[in-house]
Amino acid sequence: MKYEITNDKILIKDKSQFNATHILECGQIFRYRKVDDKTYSVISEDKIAILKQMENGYEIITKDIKYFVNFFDLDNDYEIIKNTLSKNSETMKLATNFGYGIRILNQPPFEMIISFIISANNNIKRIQQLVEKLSVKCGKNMGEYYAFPTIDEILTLSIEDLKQMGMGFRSKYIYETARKLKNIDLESLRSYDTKILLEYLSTLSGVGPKVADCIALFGYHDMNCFPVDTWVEKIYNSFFATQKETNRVKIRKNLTEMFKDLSGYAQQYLFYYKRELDKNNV
DNA sequence: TTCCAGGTGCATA
DNA sequence: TATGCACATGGA
Repeated sequence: MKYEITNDKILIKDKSQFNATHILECGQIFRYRKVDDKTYSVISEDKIAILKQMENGYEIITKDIKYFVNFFDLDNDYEIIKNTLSKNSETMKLATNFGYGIRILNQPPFEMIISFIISANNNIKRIQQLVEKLSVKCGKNMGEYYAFPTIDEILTLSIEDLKQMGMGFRSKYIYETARKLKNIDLESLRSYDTKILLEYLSTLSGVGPKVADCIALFGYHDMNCFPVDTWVEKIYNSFFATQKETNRVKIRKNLTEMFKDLSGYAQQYLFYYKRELDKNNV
């Protein structure tokens, strides 16, 4: 996708490949805020970007240009991806048209691990609140916002602290996983292939097949992953199944066979499409 | 009041 | 290998 860089801004003039609402509200990120009709703020680790909708595109205002170019996956061409996916199924064609400006973000693995442990059996609004609470509780105060906590900062919390914040039964998982990751270089996992990566992630407390898929997809940009949650199960049974299927292992197998190394993209278009449809009670 | 939310861990057969 | 249940919390 074409974009221009100035001192403190990234200029995007391609509306079909970048839509802040679709990118941020499709469920892949929890730390963002709608400032007004045309403005969002986005926090990742200790960095912030302001997204402003302009007449013919977007401005991304930030001190960390290079970080957010990678974060928003700007060097990737989503037209090719959408076209390829659309050839696969009529539902995908509708979903990619609906969520046209979605991009899969490159987010920090540790932030994804903790955030998606919190996501288990939880709803998106509450996940956002809990991630924010965790950041305020022990993340670095950056002035106008709080950074997502580092491993060491989370290690200062007890299980009891986490319970008091409302983490519920996930408190123990967060506690145990932070301890296990203390001496692990999460960046070194980037060279792993999908199967090995998912196997390793699944050894973490509170990380099962679905959360491992989310971490691999959003934290390691591994597009072979297809997280199957309650929404994907719904859309699979609405549009892809010949008979009702509740086995998520089988659903994942069928969908990854259909979408192959574009599975991660497909999942996000479908997830957003189904959730918005249901929101509008269609 | 009951059901549900981007599920996981554990016991049981 | 597969199934069933408990697990915190809050909104609808």
